[in-house]
Amino acid sequence: MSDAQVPSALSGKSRPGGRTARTRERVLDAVASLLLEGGYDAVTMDAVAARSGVHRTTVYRRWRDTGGLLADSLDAAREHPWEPPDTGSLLDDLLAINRQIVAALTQEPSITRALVAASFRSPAAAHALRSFWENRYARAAVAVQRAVGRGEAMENIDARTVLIASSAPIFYELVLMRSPMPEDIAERYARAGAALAAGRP
Amino acid sequence: MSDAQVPSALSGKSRPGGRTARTRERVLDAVASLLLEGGYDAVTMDAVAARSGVHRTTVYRRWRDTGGLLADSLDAAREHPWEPPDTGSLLDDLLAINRQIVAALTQEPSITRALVAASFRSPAAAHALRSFWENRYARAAVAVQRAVGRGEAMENIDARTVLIASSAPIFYELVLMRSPMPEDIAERYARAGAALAAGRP
DNA sequence: CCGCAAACGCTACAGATGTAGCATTAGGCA
DNA sequence: TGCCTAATGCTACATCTGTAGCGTTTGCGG
Repeated sequence: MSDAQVPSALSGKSRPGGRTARTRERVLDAVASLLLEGGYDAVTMDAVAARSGVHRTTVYRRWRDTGGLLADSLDAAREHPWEPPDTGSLLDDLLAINRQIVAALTQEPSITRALVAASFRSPAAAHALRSFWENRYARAAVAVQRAVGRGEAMENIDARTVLIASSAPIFYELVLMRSPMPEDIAERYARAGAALAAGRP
Repeated sequence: MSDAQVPSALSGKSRPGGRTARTRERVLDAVASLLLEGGYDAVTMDAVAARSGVHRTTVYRRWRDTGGLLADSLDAAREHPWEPPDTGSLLDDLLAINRQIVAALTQEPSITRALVAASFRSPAAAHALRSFWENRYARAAVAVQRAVGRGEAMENIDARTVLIASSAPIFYELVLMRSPMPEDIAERYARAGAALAAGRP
């Protein structure tokens, strides 16, 4: 997504500094405040242009659609080098990860939920969503490796499969189906991941 | 969703017959053909009105948005009384269900994928999506009950939890993240459901 | 400090969404 | 058959999306 602010790299050099940087800052500030006030529905190209003071056509040129705006916002916001928890057991590690995901999906407003909605209309948002979570799963893989070392998981288990078995139901319930959330949703499906890793069904 | 064709039930009686029924038929036919030709993006209120010969404002009045159109189309199309497979083992039952879901999500065009996209913008689509799959999970619960009877699953296991553990990763990969689909995706996560049902992690 | 062009501002246009108000048609009951 | 009104048709309007063309500002290397 980091190419969102490079409109044309056909000939000559880009100009990331000065006015260009100020424009980006003003636009992303406007996106953040609109998202906070009225949720994803409030983030329209017109509203962003009006609040930021940047012209409509400029917003369209650099970010294309609201998905591009959210994708760039996510890029700007993910400085935090996330590390998976290490509790000493796979089930508790998966549980802690699931609780973080539940928190991210139930906070108001949820950038992740907004990104998912935008991903159905914007390739940029779809790409940002996917790369963000793939990055998380790649980092979390060590939790499964540790479980293999402790003998809690089969030797040949695929870490990503375990992590998705544990967390995908959370997305399904809260994002896709908007089910009334049971209290123990994080625990409930962390067990599925742990059971899959343990093998022997 | 069956109230989509009842605009105002405040006073007097509704008129489901004659012209009203013809209008609905023409509109839903237009939705189906547009969906088939150009996918969900082709299903715009304007296009539906133009192709059906029904006026724009009438379409808006009765169905409100494209989500309402898809929801009503799904209602009209789900006459098939679905029954879960009965292979003799829980893992194979879950596998067969997952393969059906994969087929539904990868066919072109996929009404389910269109409904998911619409559900983020339309309450009617969100409701139709949820009730459709809840119905499926309720029907599929007997597969888990049979597994309990065979001793493959714990006594106190929740059937819906098992089914979602098995199938939610499919939705996650194919609908939310649009991952490149591995061949064995159906098998991979059916194991998670079966392992969860067997318990003892 | 000067010139090139990247980036932005502006206007105009086209299409889709969604609503409001009023006129017209036709279902269904007496 | 005729009345009542549900349902539809029609016009008008407002907003958001997205694109095209052209003029203006300004970053930045020489």
